[in-house]
This record gives sequence, structure tokens and C-alpha cells, in this order.
Amino acid sequence: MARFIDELKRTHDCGALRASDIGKEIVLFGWVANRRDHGSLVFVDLRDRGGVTQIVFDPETSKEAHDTANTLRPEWVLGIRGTVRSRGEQFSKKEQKLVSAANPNIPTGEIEISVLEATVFNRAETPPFALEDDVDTREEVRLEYRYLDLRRQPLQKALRMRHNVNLATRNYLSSQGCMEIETPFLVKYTPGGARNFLVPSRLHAQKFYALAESPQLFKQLFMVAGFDRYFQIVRCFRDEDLRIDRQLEFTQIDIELSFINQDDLFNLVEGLVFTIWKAALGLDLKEIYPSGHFPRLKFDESMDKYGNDKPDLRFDLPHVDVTDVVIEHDGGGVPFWTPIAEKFKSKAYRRDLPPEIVKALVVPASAPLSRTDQEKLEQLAKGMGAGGLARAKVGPDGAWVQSPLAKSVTPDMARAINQKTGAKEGDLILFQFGKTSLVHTVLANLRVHLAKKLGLIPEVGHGGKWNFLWVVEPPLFEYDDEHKRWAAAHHAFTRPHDDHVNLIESDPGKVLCYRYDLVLNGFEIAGGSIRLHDPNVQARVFAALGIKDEEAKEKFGFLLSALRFGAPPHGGIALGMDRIAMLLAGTESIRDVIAFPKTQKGTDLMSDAPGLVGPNQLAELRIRTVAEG
RNA sequence: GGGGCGGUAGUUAAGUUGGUUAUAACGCCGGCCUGUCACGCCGGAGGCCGCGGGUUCGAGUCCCGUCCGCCCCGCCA
Repeated sequence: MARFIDELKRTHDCGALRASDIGKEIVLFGWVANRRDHGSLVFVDLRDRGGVTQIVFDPETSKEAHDTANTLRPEWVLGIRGTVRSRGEQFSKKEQKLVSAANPNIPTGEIEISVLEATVFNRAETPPFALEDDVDTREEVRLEYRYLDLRRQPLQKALRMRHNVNLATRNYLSSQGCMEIETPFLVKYTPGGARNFLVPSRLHAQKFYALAESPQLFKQLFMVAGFDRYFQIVRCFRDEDLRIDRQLEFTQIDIELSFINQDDLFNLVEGLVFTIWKAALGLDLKEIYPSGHFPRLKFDESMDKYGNDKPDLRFDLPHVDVTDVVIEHDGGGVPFWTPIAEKFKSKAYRRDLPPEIVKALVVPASAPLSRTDQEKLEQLAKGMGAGGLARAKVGPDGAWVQSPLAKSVTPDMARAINQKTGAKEGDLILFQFGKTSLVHTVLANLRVHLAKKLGLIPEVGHGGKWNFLWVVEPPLFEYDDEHKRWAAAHHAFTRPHDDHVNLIESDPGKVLCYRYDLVLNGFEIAGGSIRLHDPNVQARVFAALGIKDEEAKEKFGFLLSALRFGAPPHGGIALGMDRIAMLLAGTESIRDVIAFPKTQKGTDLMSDAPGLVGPNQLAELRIRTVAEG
């Protein structure tokens, strides 16, 4: 029978002990975070998931324990029995006087453990990087030794917070009458939407499952089945390129409700978000949103002012559409804008579908940009596909200066643009013109970049500002320029506004729908819709999309069938757990809140996934692979 | 698919117009030290300069290719 673990049980974790525990005999287990050897006195910082406690080995207390202490190295696993005592005042050789030996930087800093007995459970190799809170090591190395990286406090905290979010979510949604039901990961592949991971079927040669990119269809079937209110904390899989906030597999809080409208759903989600923030940070969002509701912004206005549907409204810096001004002035003497003005005058131009626009972004004189800064901005714009970044400074009399545009622009147009954008003397106006989508992408990213650079974003995470926003009422259809037809902006099962249904055939671009995104500080953290449960309207939407009956059957067969058997009005939403955790943790990467994340190329540096498989396995699956080339 | 940045001891970085034995800090190893907490002091070891090819008397440095990591566009509704 072993002395430690069998006889001596752990009494506390390494973050638990305080001055009120002085005098107690305790047992701690943990890892050696640091050792300071003073020859006879040896100090060790013992760490476990609870925190760090200083333990002291004194040969006069226990010769045996002290001998053990002399052999200790970082990350060895240790068990100790000892007495809690005050650090008190000690004579400092450095300062040549009595000073307090307490360490105010750690919660256990007022006490230390005088070690009576110690055992080494396990030795450890020297870790490839120091396991400190503020790690200074390349992420590549940390990911290869993720199990060591995870031993660090920031990751321990982040994952514990995820646990708290999960727990609070289950409790809250359960209290709201929702039921967690699981849906299959192995599903039938359907084209469209995100690229799926394929899983070969051994039992059915040449056939494949797809990994579910979301439980969308199944949760709607739960509504048809009468489960009424559903939720699931569920992993989703998408074989798309990764980003700082996107992984191949990620976790959603998936919700679907029957007999509700958009407001009902918003109420539920707002309640959930408030609950999550309380559980994770102890923060009451009522301090920021006393009504209990988040503000709403119409999709069109969001695109117009911020160039995307996930604006960060912690700062202003809006885009201004000056297309009309340019048209009015026939290009205003600026040579490269003239063709745009010409296009707008042509008969082919349709106002609901502007192929090209001119937009401006004003950098206030109070935040001047150096020439180098401006050139960097232009490089950034070019990196996003822009031809360049036209810019002009407003001079004392309103004329444009310090710009190639200054020579050619008509004074009238310069004045008109100044007025429309509100640009004043000393302000810098940045322009993008061309394809709408490109102008929006470039200016939306520049807007965020500038806000960061100019320090316009308040600190988040420590009582800082949490800026929530519902983006609502987007169009149901989007015109597909490439294929010259209308396509579903989201998916074909979103319910249009009732008074827009009659526009489906005549003016599809004007049909708005009950789709919504929840945005936090410029990140989309949730998205969903009220579903289309009326088979007649459904048929008209398919017709407008040019989807034929057979195609609809092939793609959505079982859902369409189900909707004919008494589907209740229903709608739902999915919240991105990882992004929420990332924002709560105040980190900049989703990888910081996932235990074992993939690299940007989708590999796992620790396990070396994905890997090759042998010929026998492939043969069993009737799969032949082909070398690249 | 495209654009940008990076890869030099275990870690983080420096390395000049190509030129002696590739530096430093931390870490590691050995020694000393009873109040440290980024302990301190003395000594030591440690290199496929991502990989391959080329130019050159000579390459960490220049050229070509390639691999890996990061950020962005496309993609992800």
C-alpha cells in the first residue's frame, strides 16, 4: 500500500489555501512549476489546475524531504504532506532588514507549506518550452506538445470557462422547456452549401456518408415530430479553408422552436446570452442592456454603412456611398471614375442591382495617418483584390490636396463629396470603386483595421464594452452574377415576410425574409431563421430559384415530405460556441479555446493527422488513391 | 486558387555591402548559497542556420525550387 494516494489523500488543490488555513496539516499533489534552491532551504512552486502554492523544504524539518527536494526538476509530479504557515516577516539579505515574505501576486501568497514528507510520483523530461502564463513560444511548437501547452493556466482557464458555458447553456435551455436530442453525424451527402467531409461506406461499395455540416434538416424534423423545443450542443464539420476564427470541426449551440415568431426566438437567445455571460464572467449584461434586449440593424443599412452583415459597432467610422454624386457630376473629371458614371447612365443599369459603386471612408484629422501608413493601407487593399486605394486630403478651402485626384477633380464634385461624407479640413478621404462586393470587402476590412490602428476600439474583457447586435431582414434571394440567375441568399427554407410573398415572381430582389444574425464586436456569433413551413410558398420559392421538382426531391426529399405531414410554424438558430468562448476569454484565436485545434492547413501537429492508410484498408473500402500531379 | 509575413542552440531573438571559430538572453548540466518567488553568484555543454539545388575562392546572407507555420482574399450562406 502506497503512502501517498492510498493513505494520504489530497486535501486541497494548489490554489485553495489562505491565511485562514494556517496551522492545518494538508496534503497537496501537483507539478513542480519552479524550484529555487538556497543551498539548505529549497522553495518549490507546486502547481495544479487550481493554482500555485509555495512549498518549503527545510533540512531541519525533514532531512529526507529535503534530500528529495534537491533532486527535483521542472514538471516532476509531486505529493507532499506539510503544515500551512504564514510567510510572515523574514530577514532579507538583499535588503538587509526584515521584510514581509508574502507574495501579493498570487492568491496563495500569504501562506506557504512547510514540507514534512514528500514523494516523487514521476519524473519529467525538460519540457521544450517553459510552461508559463505568458508563453513566448511559437504556436507551432505549442501545438506539437499540446498536452504541455494545456497545462498552462490560460488554457486551463479557457477550457474551464467552456465547461461553464456548456453547463449554463444546458441548464438554461432545459429550464426553458427545450430538450437536448442528438442527431446523426453520418448523413447523406447533399450538394450545395459548405463542402462536406466524405466517409466511405465499407458495407456499400462506392458509396459515401457525409459528416453533417450542421443538424439543420434533422432539427426541423424534430419540430414536425412534435418535440416542440429542441437544443443540442453539437459538433459540426465543414471541409473549408480555415481562418483565425474557423476550424474544420466546431461546436454549435443548436436551437429550434415551434409555434414562435422572430421576437420569441430573440427573447430566448437574449436570455441564453445573458445567462452565459453571467456564468462565464460573472457579468450582468443588464448593466449594458437594461431592457434585456439587443439592438437591431437592418441588413441593407448594415451593408450600406459598414460593408458587411457583421459590423463592429464599438466604433463609428461609417462608409459613405458617393455613387450618386459621381453620376451626377459625370465622373467629376476623375478619369477612372468616368466609365462608372457612364455605366450607371446606360440602360442596362438596374438600381436594385448596382454592379459597381463608389464608396468613401473618412479618416478624421484628429487621427492623422503618415504617408507610410497610407501606403500600408493601400497594400492591404491590394491584398484583398483592390486595384489601389484612392485618397485625398481636404484642404483649407475644401479643395482636395496631397492626391493625384486633386489635379483632375472638378471643384464642384470635391465639394459635393465633402458635404456628403462630412469631411472637414485636414480629414483624409479614402475611396474604393468598382464591383460592389469588392468595394464592400475592402472597405469593411479597412474600417476595422483603421479602428484598431487609431485606437478607436475600447478594451474588451475586463468590464469593457460588449457590443451585441441583431442584423435582421436580409433579402431572401441574391443575384448570382456568374450564372445569371437568382439564388437563395441563405437556404431555400427561410420564410419571406408575408407582405413580400407576392413579389417572389415579379421582383425577387425586394423579398426580405426572417433571417437573423447575432453579432458581437464584429464577429457573427449566431445565425438562424424562421423556416418556411407552407408547401405552397415553398413551391414558389423553388420555382423562382429554378429548382425543378426532381432536383428538390433529390436534394431535400425527406424534409419536403415531412413538411407535408403537418409541419408546425417553426424557426431556430445556431450559436458558435467556439467564437463565443474566444470572445469571452479575450483571445484573438479560436485555437486558444479548443483543446486540440488544427493548423491553418487542417493538420494536427501532435498526432500528425491526416495520415496515409495502408493498401488493405483501402481495398476493404474499395478505394484507390491517385498521386497528386 | 491568389496575396503577404515568418522558419538561425531546447525556447525567443540578433546576425552589417557574401569573408576568421555563427552571437545574446532564458532554459539545460555541474558547483556554492537559510527567505526566495523572473532568487543570486561561479563554471560548462549545446547548431542539418527548415530542406534540395545553383552562383561564388567562399553562402545563415544572393538566385531557383520545395516543405512547414501564421494572416488575409476567394471559399465558408
